[in-house]
Amino acid sequence: MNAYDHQSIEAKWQRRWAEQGTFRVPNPGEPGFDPSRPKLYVLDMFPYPSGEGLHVGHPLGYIATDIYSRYQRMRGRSVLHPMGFDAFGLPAEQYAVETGVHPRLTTERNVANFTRQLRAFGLSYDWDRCFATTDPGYYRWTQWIFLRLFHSWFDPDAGRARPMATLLEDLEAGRRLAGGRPWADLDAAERHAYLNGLRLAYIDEVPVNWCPGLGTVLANEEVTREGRSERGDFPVYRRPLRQWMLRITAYAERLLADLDLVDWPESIKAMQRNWIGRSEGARVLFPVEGSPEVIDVFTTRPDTLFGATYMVLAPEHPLVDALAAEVWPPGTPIGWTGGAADPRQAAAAYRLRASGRSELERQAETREKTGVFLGRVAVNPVNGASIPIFLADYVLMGYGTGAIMAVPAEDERDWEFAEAFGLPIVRTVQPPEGWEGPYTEDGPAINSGFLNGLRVAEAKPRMTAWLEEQGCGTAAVSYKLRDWLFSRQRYWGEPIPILHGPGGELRPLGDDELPLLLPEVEDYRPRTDLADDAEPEPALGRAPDDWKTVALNGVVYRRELNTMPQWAGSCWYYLRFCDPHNREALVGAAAERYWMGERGVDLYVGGVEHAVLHLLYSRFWHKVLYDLGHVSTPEPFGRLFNQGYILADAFQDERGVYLPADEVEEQDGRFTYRGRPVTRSFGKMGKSLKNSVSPDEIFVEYGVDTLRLYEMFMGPLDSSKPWTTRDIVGVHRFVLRLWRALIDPGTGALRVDEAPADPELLALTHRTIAAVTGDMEDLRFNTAVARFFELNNALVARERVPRFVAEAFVRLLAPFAPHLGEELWERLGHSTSVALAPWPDFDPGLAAEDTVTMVVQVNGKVRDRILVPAGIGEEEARSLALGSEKVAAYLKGGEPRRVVVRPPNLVNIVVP
RNA sequence: GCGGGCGUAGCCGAAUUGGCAUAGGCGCCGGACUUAGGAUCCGGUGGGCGUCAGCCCGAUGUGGGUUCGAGUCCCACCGCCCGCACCA
Repeated sequence: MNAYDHQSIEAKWQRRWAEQGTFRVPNPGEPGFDPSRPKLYVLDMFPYPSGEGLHVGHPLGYIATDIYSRYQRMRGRSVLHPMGFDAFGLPAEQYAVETGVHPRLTTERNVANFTRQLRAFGLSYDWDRCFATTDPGYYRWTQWIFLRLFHSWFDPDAGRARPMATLLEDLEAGRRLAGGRPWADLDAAERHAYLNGLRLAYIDEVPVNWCPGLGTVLANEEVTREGRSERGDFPVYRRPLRQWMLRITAYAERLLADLDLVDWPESIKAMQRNWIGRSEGARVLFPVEGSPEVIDVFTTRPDTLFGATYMVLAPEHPLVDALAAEVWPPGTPIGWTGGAADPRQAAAAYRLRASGRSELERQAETREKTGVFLGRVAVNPVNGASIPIFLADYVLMGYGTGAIMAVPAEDERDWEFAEAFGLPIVRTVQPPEGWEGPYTEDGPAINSGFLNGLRVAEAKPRMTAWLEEQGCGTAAVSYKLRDWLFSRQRYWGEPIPILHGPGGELRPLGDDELPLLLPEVEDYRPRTDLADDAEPEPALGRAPDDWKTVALNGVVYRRELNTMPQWAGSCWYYLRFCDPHNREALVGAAAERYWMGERGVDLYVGGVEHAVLHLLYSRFWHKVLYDLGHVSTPEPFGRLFNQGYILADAFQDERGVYLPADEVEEQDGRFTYRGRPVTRSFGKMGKSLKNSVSPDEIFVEYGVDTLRLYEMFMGPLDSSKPWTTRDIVGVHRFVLRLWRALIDPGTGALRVDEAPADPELLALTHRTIAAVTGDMEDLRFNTAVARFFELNNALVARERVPRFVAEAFVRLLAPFAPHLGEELWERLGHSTSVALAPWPDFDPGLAAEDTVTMVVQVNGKVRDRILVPAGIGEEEARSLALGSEKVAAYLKGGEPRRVVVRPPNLVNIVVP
């Protein structure tokens, strides 16, 4: 085997790694564990094992983390680098609906296929730690965490979660009141309701995103701005349902503040901050004339209270029925009635209309303001003015209190509504001369009594203080973030381990009853044929009766039939990798402290698409586990890096339908598919654009190492870049040339010289080591590969390569092209894996060249280059530069005005 | 509208603190090997001039500014990408 034969080399080393367990890493307490080695946890966002398999875009991040892991191992770190599968979820279930094949079988098949493909990339995972979220041994602990959420509450005084048991003790001992009442005074139903109102996992009747196309409800994060499902692009409708919720809002402040603790891309932090959506302001209470009710509003502009000329409730606001008057007050404008005979009918009709429309339809109405008058007025607490109360869908129940004070002069939406309904507009901030329309900028307060003359920033706290003095308001913080809707009506998810008693009481399973396994069903289809107002039936409703009901002590309980969303399994998988076979705990304490110590996962690499879904949910669960003492760091992922996407040409016919890109032919810059002209576009490689490139052909033609090098060479890891199969040959030529530089193609003999390297090559080698080492730390793999090319270009002309250079080069290259690295390392005479060899050191003294080219500038333009000793002094450099003949031409015998000397690189001579 | 980011050669991209702009690759041009090559190997590749060592000039989206010196810092503008968006 003298010529480079990637197929046999790659097969040989993948086999040997598996046989020798090269990348197995022991836990504390296990044989081979070396406590002197500092740990490093390098994690990929694990994939959903789809039926399509991998294309060349998928492994970009995996290759990067693999290189980083291999590099850090060579630097002596104990590296945890695992891989697993996020295997619950819709595609396997959709397939089951269509074919009747159990999702478990589909999942197992896909996991096997993915594992095979990932192994083919030569990735250095510790495969002994591999699991899927669908393994009962794993989801047992997902259910266990759910029970911890159920058994915990967020103590606002402590600012953290605590077990319900401690709350009950306090309540029973009278140290704490339940909603202002002694615990003993509450009956069973009241106690149940009170505790449910505090649990981190609780049931509530809430307006949900019901997606008939998927037969399930979705979290807000899973609904696109067009009001469609992120997965499948089906329409989503709002409807109220009793559902499991997780109280993520309790953690809003910590999820926001702790972003300062982590090393994440600023854009991801910004997206999370934006999603949490903190805003400061005040709650203001508005009494209602002729009613005992009080309307509670949130405003960020308490300073504009004097300008509040009407109020608006969201259509779903709970006070609507109580407030709607029986008859229209005399003089009610016809435009305020919605054409209804009385306010109650108007409100009912409006509410029905609002609920029946999807988000998409609401968008389509171009934000035209609609609403109806409730026939009742509130009292503005600051000036006693009577202001009408409206119902309008531009106010959202899900934000603030679901009710607003409307200040048309200082709010665009309120202005539009006021114009449409003929409501008064009172300016309370003085706009610039000639200003028309709402004014939302800073200015002096006017028409505002005790606030007059104050700027906005001064007026806000003044008004808040006044409200607090008067007892009709308080400073307040509001968040956009809402509680996490946690129920799904699908089959292929973790069953929720809760029983429902005959009186509606909840009985959680005990930890010893886990895992609660999924029952077998004959039909996976969601019930979508139901009437609009019927309760959607979960898929587990078709489970056998002996699964659905449980008799305990003569009481018959019904099992919870909803399952968990796909995000549940991925919320904590990084913890399980630390200790995947532990049967006593979700993760052993010693393993958790060792692998997660300091800053959690040391490097977490994945796509930006998980910016607010997975990463926010995961942080939330982690903080709960932290509060309850199960993990030791406040944040799970210390450093996050988003790899870019791989893009590729895509082709569409005249209808816009995407055509298989690999069947499109190019001729003279025109593209055709089966003879018909097609248009070219560009986008993320994948199934939807039909522009995937399979790695298999590239493996055959060029090999894994070439593909790995190419993907790293394409550009910076964090930017998206186009796939160009044509460009791979450049990297492949490098591999061939390197092989030829070290191995004689005729005899197969090593072309290594035992004599020391000449100073020039030695310096280049040391510079390469220095540069590549720096590139590794910063994940700049594209420039590292470029350094390989440069060093290689210096070797190809030589008959023999000095051993020092060869051994350094092979070790630098090994993380990128591990099979080639191993083969060359072995041929260089080493019997142990290059993966365990020490990373080469560089000598800064040797890396520096003895002589450097000093640039001589005149007025900032390069006019001469002089070879000088690297250690040249300032005076010497100055006189050398001034002595240059080329400079003399610009000096014209005169004196330079100024000479800037930066030895040994540059002298800049300033002349008039 | 709000927030984050990006504009360098024919293309992908490099330039760590302001200091030789364009490393490295593709493509292209020329040559070698060859029946042939779209494989492989060697050389060239911003423009202009020149007898191959050379000389001159231009250029980092646009326009200003700071500086001896700006791709890099500051201001304004243009274009592109991403996220959020009736969030009170």
